[in-house]
Parts: sequence; structure tokens; C-alpha cells
Amino acid sequence: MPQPDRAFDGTALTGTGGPRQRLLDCAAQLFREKGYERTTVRDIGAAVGIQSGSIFHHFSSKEDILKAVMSEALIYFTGELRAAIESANGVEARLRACIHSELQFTVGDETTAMMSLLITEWRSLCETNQHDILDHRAIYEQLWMDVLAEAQASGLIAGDTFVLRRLLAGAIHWTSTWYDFRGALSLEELSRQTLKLACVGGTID
Amino acid sequence: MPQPDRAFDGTALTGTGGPRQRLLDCAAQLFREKGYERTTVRDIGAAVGIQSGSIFHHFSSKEDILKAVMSEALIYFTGELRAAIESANGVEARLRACIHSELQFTVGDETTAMMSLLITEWRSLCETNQHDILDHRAIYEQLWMDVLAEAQASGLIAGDTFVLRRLLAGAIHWTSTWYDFRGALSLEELSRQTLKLACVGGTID
DNA sequence: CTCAACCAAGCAAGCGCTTGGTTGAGAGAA
DNA sequence: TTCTCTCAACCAAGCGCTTGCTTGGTTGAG
Repeated sequence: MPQPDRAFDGTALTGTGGPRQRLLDCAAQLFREKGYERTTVRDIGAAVGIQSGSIFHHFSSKEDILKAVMSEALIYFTGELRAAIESANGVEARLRACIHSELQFTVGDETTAMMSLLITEWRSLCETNQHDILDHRAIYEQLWMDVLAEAQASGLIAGDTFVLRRLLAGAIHWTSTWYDFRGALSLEELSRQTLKLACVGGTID
Repeated sequence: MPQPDRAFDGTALTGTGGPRQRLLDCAAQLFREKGYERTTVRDIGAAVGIQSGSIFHHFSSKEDILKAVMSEALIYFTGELRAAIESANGVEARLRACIHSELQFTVGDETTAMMSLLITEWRSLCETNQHDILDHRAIYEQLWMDVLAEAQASGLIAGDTFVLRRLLAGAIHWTSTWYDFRGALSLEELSRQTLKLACVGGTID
């Protein structure tokens, strides 16, 4: 029985945030759990509580959903990162803010699904959509690079900032596969250890 | 015209390494390029030069191919890593060997496809197969952990070895998405910079 | 004569998406 | 207030296509 246990009233999605937002949330969750390709539009429909065909009243295609989730995620992450950087005092605090923010995005309860998609479901977008997302992503990355350049100038970090950013990005993104926010290791402790990785001479404690 | 331009002679795959190995190589390449889910058995057949149905003379299912590639990769990587560690003198050299080896696996021309699969196509295996691969992977990881424990005891690295391994694993695996072995950055230089990440007090030069 | 290796054909299932129709909340006129 | 009209949101059904895999037969080396 694919139908949920309530009578049809034509208002299945009139909850908080509107139907489009509910669809995006559910889709992001499913994409994260099963992967984009293995998630069917029927899965999404069932999770939201509507027929699979009704999805196409809100989105033109399955890929359109993925793109919307990614786009929304990037807008949110960019805003959060910028705010965190601006409210930090000093180079080290700004670098710490970058690391802590991205870790938060990656393993945080409400953002982990979106972050995962940005990392892993890249190839599921057509070339046009990839470019659109990449353009937006460049803005996010520039925030990082500015802070890294400043940190390098002040001697906080050493080596090529481009390489360092990539190495840090990998280390941070990978946490989604092993870190458990209910475990013994706190996010703050993880941030500290990651920051230590980046800085020279063990200047962090 | 899906057929290659040669007459059927019943020996399409009797080249080097036998038909099974050719299939595995082609499949790994395709899985790496397009992802497991987006690669069809018809794609694999076309790449090898046989009909899609003929694949099932060598493998019982599509997933069986993926598992075989992963299994073979792990056996190879474990052997290579063990050899690299054993032929290194001193703690720092052993840690350097671990990092350099895994970087080599990740971006090296002939192993990058296999390594990518181990990282990204995890969810495409059923639970049983996941466990089989995971058991084997534990052996590989133990090699790393032994070296890290030794490095910690000698003061070369600081902090929790478990966390450090995860952070390093992420940094290294992620290189597959950006490193170009034909570019200006040599693998040795990348290894050096990654090793620097792991060690305390900038003791590496 | 055997048998691993392969082909040609196609099946059942599942896929993304379309279609035509239905529902009920809200707006506007009487 | 009541009647009428509109329209976003949704359903039920299913189309056309692709998928992983099966089947029965063929080939040629050993």
C-alpha cells in the first residue's frame, strides 16, 4: 500500500516551508543515504507522502532536484562561512573559523546531507549544471583562500596554500564517513586537531 | 554498430591476463569514469569487445565484478604497502612510506581506478559483500596503525593516532579529485607536504 | 569429442516522466 | 453571506525506454 494512512485531501505538502522545501529536504536525506542514482523518484514521493508523478509539478526533472539542493546548500554554506570569518578576531581565529565551520557543515545533523551531496554526487549533474554549481563554489573557495593567504603572510602556515587547502578539504570532507557527533570526540576537539594539522611548529594548543 | 570491426572468432578476450582480467580492468576504468551505477553491463561489454550477456559467463552479477575489483585492489595495495614499510629504515621513513604509497595508489596511472572504487563505490555493495571487503580492509589499516603507534611513541607525531589516520586518509584520498601527475607538482613534493601535515614541530624538510 | 568462450535475442522489472482528471483553498462579484 | 471561478497541488494510470540478466545455440582450440 503506497498511500499513507490518511484520506486524500490535496494538501499533503502544505506543512512548514512549503511543498518545494519539504521535497528538497526529503530528497537530500535520501540522496545522502542511498546515493542519487539509487534513489528513485518513487522513493522520494513515498518519503514526502505524494505520488511520484506529482514531484514533476515542482521540479522539471530528477536532476533538477539535485541541482536545487546543491545550489541551496552552497548559498547557505557561503553565508555561514563568511559570517564566521567576519566575526573572528585575528588570523588564527579566522583559520579556526574556516575549519570549524566546514567541519560543522560536514557532520552537523541538519547540514550533513547537503554537504555530502556537494562532495559525492558531482558526476550525476550534466555539464551545464556542473558549471553553474562550480561557479558558485568558487565564491566559497575564495573565502578560504583569502584566509589562507593571510595566514601564510603572518607565518601561521607554511607551504603552498593551494595544496594545503586541498589537503584540508579532503581531511574535513572525509570526516563524514567516520565521525559520530554522539561519540566521545567533540567537534571542538576535532577542530583543534585539524587546525594543528594546518599550522607549523605546533603553535596551537 | 555495437560490434567491433573484426570477425567473430570466439576468442575476443584471449589476450594478456585472460578474459576475466581484461573484464576487470575495463570495468574498473569505466566505474572510475562514470561511477558504478551509471555504468551498464552493455558499456562494459562494448569496452571489452564482447556482448553484454557474455559477461555473465565470467561473473555471476554486475556487483560481483565490483567486488572482484575491490578485492583484487585490496590484496595488491596491502602487499605493496607492507613491502614499502618493511624496506624503510627508521620511523620517519616508515611513515613517509605509508603516505607515499597511498598517494601513489590514489593518483598513480594504473591504480587510481581501483583506489577510487574502494573509496567512492562503497554503498553499491550489498551488506554481505561490504563486510567481506571491510574485513580485508582492516588488514591494510592495521599496517598504518602500527606505524602511527610507533611514530607517536617516538614523538614524531602528536594527538590521537586514530583521528590522525582518518584525517590523513581523507587528505590523501581527496587528491584523486584534483592532483594531476602531469602537472608541476611532483608526487614527491606532495608526499613531503602531506608528511609535514602529520608531524609536529616542522621537523620535516 | 569436450568445453570455455562467445553471440543473438529477448524477458521481466524498474526507471524517469507524461497525461488527463480531481481536489479544495482562496479571490471576487452579487 | 453565498455563489462562482481560478489555480496550485495532487492522484491514478501508464508510456516508452533502459536495465541486469537469461536462454539456447555456435565456434574453434585442444
